[in-house]
Amino acid sequence: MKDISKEDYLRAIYHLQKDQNMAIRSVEISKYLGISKASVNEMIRKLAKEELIEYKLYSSINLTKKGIEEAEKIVYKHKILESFLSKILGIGKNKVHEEADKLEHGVSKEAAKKLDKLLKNPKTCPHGGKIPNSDKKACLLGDICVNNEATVLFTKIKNKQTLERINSLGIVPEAKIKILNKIKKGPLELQLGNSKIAIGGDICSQIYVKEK
Amino acid sequence: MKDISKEDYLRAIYHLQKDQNMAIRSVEISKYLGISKASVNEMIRKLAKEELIEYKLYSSINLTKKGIEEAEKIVYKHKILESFLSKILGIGKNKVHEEADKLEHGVSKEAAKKLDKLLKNPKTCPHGGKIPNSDKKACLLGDICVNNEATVLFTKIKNKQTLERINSLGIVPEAKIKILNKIKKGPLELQLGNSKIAIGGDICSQIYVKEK
DNA sequence: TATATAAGTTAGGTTAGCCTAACATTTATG
DNA sequence: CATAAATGTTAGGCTAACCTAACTTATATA
Repeated sequence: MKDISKEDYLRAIYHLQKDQNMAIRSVEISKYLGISKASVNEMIRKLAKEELIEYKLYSSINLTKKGIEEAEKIVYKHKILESFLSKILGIGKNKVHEEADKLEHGVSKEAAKKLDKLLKNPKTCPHGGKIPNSDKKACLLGDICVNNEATVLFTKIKNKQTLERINSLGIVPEAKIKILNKIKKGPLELQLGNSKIAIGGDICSQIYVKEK
Repeated sequence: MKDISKEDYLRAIYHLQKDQNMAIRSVEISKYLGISKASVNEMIRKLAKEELIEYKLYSSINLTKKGIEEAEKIVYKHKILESFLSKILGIGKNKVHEEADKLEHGVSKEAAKKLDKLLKNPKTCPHGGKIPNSDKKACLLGDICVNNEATVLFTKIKNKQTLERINSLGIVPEAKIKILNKIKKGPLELQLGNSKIAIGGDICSQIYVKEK
């Protein structure tokens, strides 16, 4: 019953980072959770110490692989609970978020899996959001081997211009990609829908994906 | 997410008081919850300040009517959750207590009622304990009118000899009674099973019951 | 009934998570 | 490109719940 706050922060960061497809600012967490900048700063340091987020003084924040894993566990529980509360208990969609918020910290992995089964493994929550598969681990785009397929999670890009370029290429959350070619120290070639695109190696290490 | 501890204390006190059918000692709460005597003492004062328990320095402790009400809300949620986890999710009976413990603080009254309905209004939890009807209010035996029936909740007797006398008369939790006669400032006459018994007015104000 | 043991209290401390206010740094804009 | 606005940090404080150790009161028993 101790890590309630940490879980809330991780879920908030996950949501914000996916929403913006880039590294986020601490003030956004502050606004999202309704907690003062100072308190957020404090928690950010704790999360960084546990290597759940990447953080440097006065800089932006993003989840590490470990952080994504932890965050997805909570997001998974949260969305399964929302689905349960809505579909099985018949609680109004406007209320399920708040209630899931309180329950997500207490529900065990086992219970969440059973609820998932009871719901017949839904893909989305009542609000339409994807329910993450918290068993599959996130990795960087650069880690995927040639010919393999993956789904974009979100990037950890800091610069807005860079992000715009990436977004305009279609490298956005949920995008399906296939690695076509990898040149050592050179760009990475990939298939995205019907088009082939090339991305610099430096950018590849700023894009989180999940292997198919 | 603030009153988790208070809820745990209330449920503990309810359980202990019902189990022993008398006012309880602070050291028992300490052992039951695995919390130091000093911390229990601190919380006891807070609960007393909120009039959830009756408490005097160096003396025994028992729930007030208000405290019983609050405690039963938690006990109700706890037991409904245990039933749900066991019967619907199929989680082992040895695990459901711990899990319900974590969930009970977050679950809303509305959700608990819906779970209750889903379970077809069970009377007992997986461990056999009665699920309290948290809608019906507790009162003192002396408050019940002649000819009315009630169920004994537990007493708030402090003295062991007195308790033994009362227990031997059959005034124990779950006992069904009917008030036969009430004499002003005199004893109260009641039916208990096949026997009629008389109880002094002073003791009547130390027995909590629920009117039928 | 005196006294050892059990129970309850007090004092003083810790930690997590929150706060405001003041200050520092970064970013955006005239 | 200077400076205003936004963002981030630091200092200092608060509260709820916990703790240990020392002390007081109540209870049980020789």
